[in-house]
Amino acid sequence: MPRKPTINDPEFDADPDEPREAHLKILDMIRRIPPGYVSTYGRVAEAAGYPKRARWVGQILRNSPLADGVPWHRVVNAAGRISTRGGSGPRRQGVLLKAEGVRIDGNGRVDLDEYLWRFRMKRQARHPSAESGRRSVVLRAP
DNA sequence: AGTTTGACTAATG
DNA sequence: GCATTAGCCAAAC
Repeated sequence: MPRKPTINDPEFDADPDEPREAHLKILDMIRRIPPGYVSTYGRVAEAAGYPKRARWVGQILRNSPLADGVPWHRVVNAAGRISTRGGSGPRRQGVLLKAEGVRIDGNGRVDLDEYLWRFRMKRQARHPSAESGRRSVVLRAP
C-alpha cells in the first residue's frame, strides 16, 4: 500500500491527492512573484486556493524537497517582516531582497504598500447564465 | 494517541 | 507600536 504523501516526502510519486495538490499550487504561486516584489504567507496560501492556511506555506518552504528554485526569499509575513527562524536564513533573505531592490526599513520591515505583489485574481466561476449576458451597466440615481 | 511545535494571522488591549 | 490570545493544521515527539 502506498503511504499517504506528505510535504516531506522526497518522492512525491503518489497520485495527486489533496496535500500534494496544495503543495504544488503553493510553490507555483511563489514562483509567480517577480523580482523586486514580495508577498506574504497568507496571501500566497489564499491565491493558491487555500485561505487561512498561511502555515502551510511556511511548512513547505521549510521542508519541501521541491522548493528548489522557488524565490522563497520573496515571502515575508503579514507585517512585512522576515519571519524568524534559526540559522542564517533570515539574514540571507534580507540580502537577497535588497539585491532585488526591495528596501527594508530601519525596523526590519518591508513596506507592503510599495512592494507587495498583487496576484491576478482568478476569475470566479460564474453561473452559465451570467456568462452570455455579460455587459456593462450604468447605475441610475434613485 | 495526545501534546507540542512552528518560515502564520487577525483581533484585542 | 508591542504583547497576548485564539485559531490554524501538518509534523514531530
